[in-house]
Amino acid sequence: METNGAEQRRLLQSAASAGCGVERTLKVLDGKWTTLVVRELLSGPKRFGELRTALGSPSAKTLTDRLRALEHQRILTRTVHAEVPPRVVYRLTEQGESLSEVLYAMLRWGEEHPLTES
Amino acid sequence: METNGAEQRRLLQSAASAGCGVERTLKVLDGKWTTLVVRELLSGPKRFGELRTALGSPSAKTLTDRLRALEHQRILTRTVHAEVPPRVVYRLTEQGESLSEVLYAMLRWGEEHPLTES
DNA sequence: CCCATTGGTTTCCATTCTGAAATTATATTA
DNA sequence: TAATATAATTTCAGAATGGAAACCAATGGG
Repeated sequence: METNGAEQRRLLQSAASAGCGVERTLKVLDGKWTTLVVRELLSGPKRFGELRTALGSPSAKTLTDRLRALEHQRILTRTVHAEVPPRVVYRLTEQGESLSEVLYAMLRWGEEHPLTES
Repeated sequence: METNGAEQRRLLQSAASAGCGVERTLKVLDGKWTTLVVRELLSGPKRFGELRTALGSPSAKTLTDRLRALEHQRILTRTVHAEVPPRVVYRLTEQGESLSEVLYAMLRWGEEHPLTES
């Protein structure tokens, strides 16, 4: 059974201010690039360099920071292949993949509401 | 007709990296407190002071900044009642209310995935 | 006349964030 | 013996962010 709009509204209204699910999700997706990293990985595992290019070149430091944080939160896994030069592959966990629900809601909203600023 | 999971995946994968809907949404919900302001207003219009209290007291400056930004983006309206002391009410626009889809996805994900860290 | 109240604004400062650049490690290739 | 390629890590500097504190406006009440 699908949750309808009125029900969604009710659930959101009763969400405790502190520590509600919304805040938990915000914490996971926190920081520049983080959400976009997840979006990129939804189309399949990617190497460090591939991610960097796809995102429009965040600094290596920043991307590393984000990947490490997502790894700690079990959103993705990091696999080092013992080759030379090294190949490191990032892949979403099941938990990470489930974020597609959130990302898809964002995609839809963004497309249905183009810029309305001045 | 409901979009199914496989279809969602496909749409997310084909989202152009730059300027896709996801990024548009991220831009609107950018900054500390912003998403939570929207969540609070989903339960109805609120005064400045009510928001401040409900959110756990962000600084007046920060809250003002966020409210102004959301107003510019037509997510909410600001109504000043000519009383003394002044009463200022913030209310979501139709566009703002439609963000409930995104917030609800976040709420669900957050509740279904409690902390898994260390 | 002074105070209280609400919703700010302004100034300033500390922290955080981000990026650029230099450095590292290692096996293969020229 | 370099040079090369990948994925970092480290250091450092500048930018962006957020918060604290002080100040302001307008009017009703004591």
